[in-house]
Amino acid sequence: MIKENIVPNTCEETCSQTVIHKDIIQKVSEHMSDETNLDNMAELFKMFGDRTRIRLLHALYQSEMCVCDLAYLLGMTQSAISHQLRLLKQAKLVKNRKEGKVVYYSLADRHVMQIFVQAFDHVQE
Amino acid sequence: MIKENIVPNTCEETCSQTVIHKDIIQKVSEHMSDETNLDNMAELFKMFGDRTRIRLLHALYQSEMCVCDLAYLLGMTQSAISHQLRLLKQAKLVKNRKEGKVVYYSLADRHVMQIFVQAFDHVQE
DNA sequence: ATATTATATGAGCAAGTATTCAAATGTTAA
DNA sequence: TTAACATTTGAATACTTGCTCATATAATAT
Repeated sequence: MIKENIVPNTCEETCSQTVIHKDIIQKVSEHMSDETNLDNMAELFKMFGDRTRIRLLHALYQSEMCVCDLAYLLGMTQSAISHQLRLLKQAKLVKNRKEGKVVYYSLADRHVMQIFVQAFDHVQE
Repeated sequence: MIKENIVPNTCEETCSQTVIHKDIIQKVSEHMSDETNLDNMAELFKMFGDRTRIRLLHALYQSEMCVCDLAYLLGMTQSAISHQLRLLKQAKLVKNRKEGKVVYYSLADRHVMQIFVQAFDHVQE
């Protein structure tokens, strides 16, 4: 169905890149939504794209937990966990509350976990 | 609602980590699903967690395209695009077909794009 | 055959990042 | 006050990764 677009049209002068399908590029360019949205998405996915962080999110999906319990559960140092929790908090994926010496972390937004659950379904296909 | 679990229970001998909430850890451990699923999810999200790759996926969501058109559209070298398309193909997110010298890439799986769309909604909130 | 073109690929580099280690902060207990 | 403890933080290190550059491959055209 894209057959009729194959009309070689080589070498735009404005760009070192050869362009074959001017019409498709034109059409797709129009639909290229705000690049900052895509950048924000990349940042969001970057947070999910790490073994330690995804295990943290998965654990917190079950229950609010404090730092040292998370460290024990994941078999990692408390420092490493704390660093990652900081990143997750900056990304607004988790929130925390303090009770005495202990800091409890929980998911900031159930809505975000829909993405998690959907991806979970996918990798199980 | 988790108040009654705060029963300090310090220093498991088996681990250098202090454990405060044994019962929560026990409960969460049971629900810690297969770690390989989480690893696969991290790998999947890693593919989405890059500006170039997410722009490629977004472009291919509009239309099948060849390498040089994608390079032109994103304003990047053909080599850089080709490297990233290889990663996306390894992750089974895109597929390609060859027609003469030209290689056309397209999304491998519409289902995966649900994750994309959901994240897109989220960053727009 | 030779040249041109579209794409792929390997090596190298620069930038980013996850973890460790040591030290700092803040809270509770003695 | 001092000691113990949960957590945070900064610097250093090891590892990963995205891009460039040069070259290789494969198809077409001359």
